Amino acid sequence: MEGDAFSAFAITALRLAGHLTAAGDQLAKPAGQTSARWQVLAAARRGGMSVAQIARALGLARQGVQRLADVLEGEGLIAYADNPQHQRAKLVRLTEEGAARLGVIELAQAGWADGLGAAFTSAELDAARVVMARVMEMLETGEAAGG
Amino acid sequence: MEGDAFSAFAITALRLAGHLTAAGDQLAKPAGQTSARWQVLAAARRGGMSVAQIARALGLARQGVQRLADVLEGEGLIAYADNPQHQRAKLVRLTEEGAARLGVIELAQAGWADGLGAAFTSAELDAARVVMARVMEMLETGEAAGG
DNA sequence: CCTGATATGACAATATGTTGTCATTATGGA
DNA sequence: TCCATAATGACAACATATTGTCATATCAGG
Repeated sequence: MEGDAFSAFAITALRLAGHLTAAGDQLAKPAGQTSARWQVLAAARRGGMSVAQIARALGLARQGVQRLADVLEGEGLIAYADNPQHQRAKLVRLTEEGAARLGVIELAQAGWADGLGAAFTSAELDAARVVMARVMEMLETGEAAGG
Repeated sequence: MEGDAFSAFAITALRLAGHLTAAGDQLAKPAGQTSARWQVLAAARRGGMSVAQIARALGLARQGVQRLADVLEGEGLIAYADNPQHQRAKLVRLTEEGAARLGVIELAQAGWADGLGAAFTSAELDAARVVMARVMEMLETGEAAGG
């Protein structure tokens, strides 16, 4: 039955995420960062987004990203710029120091992803990713929410 | 390149896990529980395992599971039983109240998984799960750890 | 029995993330 | 303009999970 297959899929996905977060922390460690900070730094590099917009892009709670962004701002890795469109919602941009740290992380990440990805075909990875994305979309739209 | 496919795969997996945890919290909410407590309750039902063994089975840090287990024990949902093989490592078992709560959760979970699983074939879900499991195995054995 | 390595639970510090609440700022309609 | 609604940041409380440290218990080898 698909329900059982789905349950097994979900359990595996949760465990995998734990491993990936740990791996990301290791990749970010040489730059004095973590997986979560890395995500915010990457969003800051894109630029033109407020904290709330970054939170939505990352699929996280606004307040959690705000706390991280405040820490990164305190460390000088990102900066808040005035937003002509909104007085309160400052735009997040990467500082030079932040860009340097992000560069270190992404260099390590590229090698890491190449090493792990070499054990798979792009088709395998893409197929798995598409299934995960479809599940996510269903969860976002609230399907089967009532159980 | 597979590295890029792998990076996209990893990012999607992390976001999916956030959604799955949130969905699990909703499923466990009527029983006054959360995703994490649910996992410990399910492990307790299997029986014959200490806290440290449960932590290894779930792929979590021993100390985190210990804290959860202590809370569940305080609420009377699990109980610590003497372990003839080890004086300190008590065995975790489910109480009647714990079993009742777990039953409520799993009833809701079964319907939820069936509803979501219906949009996929078992083959799709299994293929995605196998890729995730292979990635996990590589991460556990430390391949490409050095980046 | 003794010793060193390992396993376990206790405790603390920290990181991440959620929910809730509040005041302020935009936004859109009457 | 006025007002209701939504968006945003600030702040707090809580849940989850990791790392580190410590004392004790277990185990393997001599």
